[in-house]
Amino acid sequence: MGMPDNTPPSDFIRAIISGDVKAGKNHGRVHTRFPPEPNGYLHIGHAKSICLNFGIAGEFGGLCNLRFDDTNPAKEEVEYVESIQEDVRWLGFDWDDRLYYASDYFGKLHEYAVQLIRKGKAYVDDLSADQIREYRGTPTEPGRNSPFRDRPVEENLDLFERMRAGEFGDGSRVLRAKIDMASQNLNMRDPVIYRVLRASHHRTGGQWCIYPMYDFAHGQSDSIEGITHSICTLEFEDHRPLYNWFIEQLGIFHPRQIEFARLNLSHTVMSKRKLLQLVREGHVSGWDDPRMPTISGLRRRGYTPEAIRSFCERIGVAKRESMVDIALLEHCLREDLNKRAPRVMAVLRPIRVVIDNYPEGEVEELEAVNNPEDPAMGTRKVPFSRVLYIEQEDFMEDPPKQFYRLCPGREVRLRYAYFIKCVSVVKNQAGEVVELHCTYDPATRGGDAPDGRKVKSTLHWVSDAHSIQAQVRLYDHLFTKADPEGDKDAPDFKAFLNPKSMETVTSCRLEPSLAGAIPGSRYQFERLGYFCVDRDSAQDRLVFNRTVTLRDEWARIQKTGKEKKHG
RNA sequence: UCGGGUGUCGUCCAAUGGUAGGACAGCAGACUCUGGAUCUGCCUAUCGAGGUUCGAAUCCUUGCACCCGAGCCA
Repeated sequence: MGMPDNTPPSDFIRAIISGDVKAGKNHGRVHTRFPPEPNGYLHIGHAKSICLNFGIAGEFGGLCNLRFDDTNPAKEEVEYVESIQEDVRWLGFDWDDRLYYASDYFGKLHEYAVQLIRKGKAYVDDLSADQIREYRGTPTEPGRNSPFRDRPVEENLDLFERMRAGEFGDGSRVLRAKIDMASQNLNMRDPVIYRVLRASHHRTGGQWCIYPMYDFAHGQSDSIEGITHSICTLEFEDHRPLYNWFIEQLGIFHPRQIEFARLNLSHTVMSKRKLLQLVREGHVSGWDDPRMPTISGLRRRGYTPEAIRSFCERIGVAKRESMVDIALLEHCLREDLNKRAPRVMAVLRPIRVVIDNYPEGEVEELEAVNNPEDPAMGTRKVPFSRVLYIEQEDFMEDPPKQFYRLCPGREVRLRYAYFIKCVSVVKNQAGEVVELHCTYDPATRGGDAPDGRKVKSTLHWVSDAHSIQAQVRLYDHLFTKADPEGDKDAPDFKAFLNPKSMETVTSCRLEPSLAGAIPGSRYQFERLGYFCVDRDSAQDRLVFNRTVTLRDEWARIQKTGKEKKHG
């Protein structure tokens, strides 16, 4: 999808499915689903699951449903339901008319529960939550049977009906599956399958005051939808025997569950609980803060669906837990943006340059290419005049040997314009350089010297009189540590929040072609990085988010301290 | 301690008894009107110990490490 003829992804899940298809299971039918709980925004980890489930369905000529596992009304909201649909669609996937909710099955699930009671496989328990926990035992000691475990079927039926009718208070009684309190799998020790909960559900409103537990809803929902391959994360491995038990007791269609390791990404956190915490405590501006690993945050940051999909393909799928370097995500992004983002000149931290020998009042329109990777994107005109701005960091009065940008006496090229040479500097009271005086060589118009002489570097620039102002937000990793959750000595993950994860630069100057750029559009600011127009932009005041920097050799040299002063 | 899982370059993923390979990162170089892009080269790995085999990442035994599990969360 989008990417050139890569070899089709191959992993243990596809191998299993392919084996099932060859063996004629389900008549070769493949049907998956993406089953989020609408209790938060989707993140890049969900993208992995989305690409897996929708991707597999596509490859095997099957279908993939979108189903909301909305069994806990206390935590779920329509805001989340809506954002999730938007995000899945934005990623490029389509569930057609197969949008489902576990809550669609509340009636059916209730019937299933009654069936279990009738079979003597479920009972109403009057024990409190604390008592149930106590009776459950521990991993090394078996649990004990509840004193209510052997209630007659009729009594259970009556009690369960009265639970449903609202006769009992929240938490006063639960329905439990009757399995084995001595099982070494804690999930099989008579798990609670229905609880009394007076909360308004985002879809069923006040229709129910009992709700099925996830464990009682998930497997059966898959079964109801005819899901052939129920792909989920590792922590549900221990639940599989329980799902199988329900399916077998109920005698209904049996999906095959396959577990894989969830995605961990360096320099960020991925749990919805922690992301919610960052939002609530104001460490970020919201779920879609461009620093967040959420789909909406990445979108606002300027990521493309193609880059995210390519990333999900490259990280692979396996059962071992791992942490992917965020550099891979950024690589996929640059790879995609390099091909499609129009180039443009923008000066983030301007320093004024006066071309002494350039006629006052004259303006030239110079031709610049929009994307050297794609000639079809054409060219544009950029105005040049006597007073310009270049980047502060592109000038050094007393440069080290490896700095080959502008300095006194040195000639460099202004991209698509002229060679200029710095002849003098103007300083303020504090001794800081505030203005450069240069001369230009009229013979180098367009950027090439007819006499064949070369310059070491090419700088981006804008014309003072023609440039437009903008604000730019420079983003960096949200956390300074690759694994913010992994330090046992730290109080918690927030200890590693990166104080420099966002820097706002306000007096940036852009070339005039950017006037009226629409929110969401992406550009490469030459030599700086990829930037995306933020929705905070106003008509006369553009706001850009830095999506990602370009790979930067000079920054690397500075960082590793490899340059030698004056060689 | 009990049950379930997992151990391969710095990182992620392959190799399913037959030359341990790819990607990212890193390093070095070529090229370049973006210190970008592109291209070339280099670098480093099978958790340990035994065993089976002509041959083991793969099979067996054993040890170790890590992850998950005692919600009326999902």
